[in-house]
Amino acid sequence: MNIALGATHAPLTKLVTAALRERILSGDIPLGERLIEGKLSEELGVSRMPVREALRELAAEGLVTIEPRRGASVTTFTEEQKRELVEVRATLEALNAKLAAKRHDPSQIAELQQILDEGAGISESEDAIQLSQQNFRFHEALGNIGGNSVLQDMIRSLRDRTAMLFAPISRHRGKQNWQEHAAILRAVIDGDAELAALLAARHVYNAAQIPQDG
Amino acid sequence: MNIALGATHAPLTKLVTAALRERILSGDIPLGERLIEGKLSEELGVSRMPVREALRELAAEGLVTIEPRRGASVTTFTEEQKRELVEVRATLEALNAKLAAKRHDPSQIAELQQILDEGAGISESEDAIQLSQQNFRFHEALGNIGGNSVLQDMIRSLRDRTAMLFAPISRHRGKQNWQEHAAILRAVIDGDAELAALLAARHVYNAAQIPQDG
DNA sequence: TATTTCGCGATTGGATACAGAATGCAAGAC
DNA sequence: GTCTTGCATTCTGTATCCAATCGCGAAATA
Repeated sequence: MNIALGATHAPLTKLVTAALRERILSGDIPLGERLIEGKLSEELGVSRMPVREALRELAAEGLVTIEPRRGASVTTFTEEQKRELVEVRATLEALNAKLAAKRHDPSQIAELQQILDEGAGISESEDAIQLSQQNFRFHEALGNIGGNSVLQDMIRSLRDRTAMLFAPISRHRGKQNWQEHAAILRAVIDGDAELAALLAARHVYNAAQIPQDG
Repeated sequence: MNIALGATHAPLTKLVTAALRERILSGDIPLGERLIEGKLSEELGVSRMPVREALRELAAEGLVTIEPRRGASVTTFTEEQKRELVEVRATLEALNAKLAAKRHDPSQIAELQQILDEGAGISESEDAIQLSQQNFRFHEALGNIGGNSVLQDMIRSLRDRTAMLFAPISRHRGKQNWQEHAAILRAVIDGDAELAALLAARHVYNAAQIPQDG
């Protein structure tokens, strides 16, 4: 029974995974909510099997927590775990920014510049959805410049988790957010690896409104 | 039908995952080998379902690659990807070492010291299996001292992947390996965060025999 | 009234069944 | 002799089915 999508060529599991991820990240399904296979499968019009695999996939990404024989729920984090997430993400974003500054690829930088300009515009309006999408694009493009795909995958996973935690905050700092992006981009353009790294790390801490450790 | 194991209380999927991981990391299943659900399930005496989930799990860890409608195989890495793995792992091990040096917990350090002593002994004999197990213990204990569980999970995943790639190398540098461990431990004991980080990163590069980038 | 036990419904874990896609091989055309 | 085409086989993707377990509430007992 097809969802409303182009029938048989994209594995159903992938679609379900994407749908659930979307719903979790957007806050449509709240933190801690139980995710019952049967309910979800009925809701999406597929069998339990793709739902099952989607939940495992999301569990691997850390968005969902599965307890054996008890089922899945949207992951909740303790304050301690939030700090941990931010700490790791800051470190990896710093590494990526450093790499980006070193590689310094003009055409990719041009693309990033364009995303930045668009984002600066959007950050005036307070369209939360559009802003978060543009934010995603910026970080994704920066990851491309860094050019380490392993790193990018890990950062993406961390970004998802932090995004779902700090979404409420990020709404209130659209402008500062894009000013920080601009500063990072400048450092990358200048090939100033150390500065880029520093700014990227600080950017992560700021977005989480967590004081950078001492 | 049960594998030869304690019946019904540990989720089968977990057992299968562990079995496959073991086989891959030990090199029993070679890089690039196709992993056919039916074959494996028959071989292990379980249905395809736990095997399927195990493969997805391992794919999430990066040990296995799944192509839609083509199936799973043991991940192979290009030289470029190997460099990327090492680069990220070095950065995260450095972070963890830094945290460990800062936290500096005496009782945990005592445990690590003991593992180190045992390892130094074992490194004389060239029992590859025992050595790699002890190596695992050392890094795991160091991760505990660092105290960031998110970080530790990511490092573990990276460690698995690098271990499977560089196993041939590591056999020939048992002693140097443990000397480096000793140096890291000393820096942690001294609370010298910067040095610990530096040594940990260098240790990763050395284990991979990849020149630390410039 | 508080507490323990039992049983039932809800839910997950695992097996089996079936349909559709990919691959390899063989037969035929050029 | 080589390339193409079509068929048979193999394998994955999804659905359905059965068994085992968990949680909760009701009932029984102290």
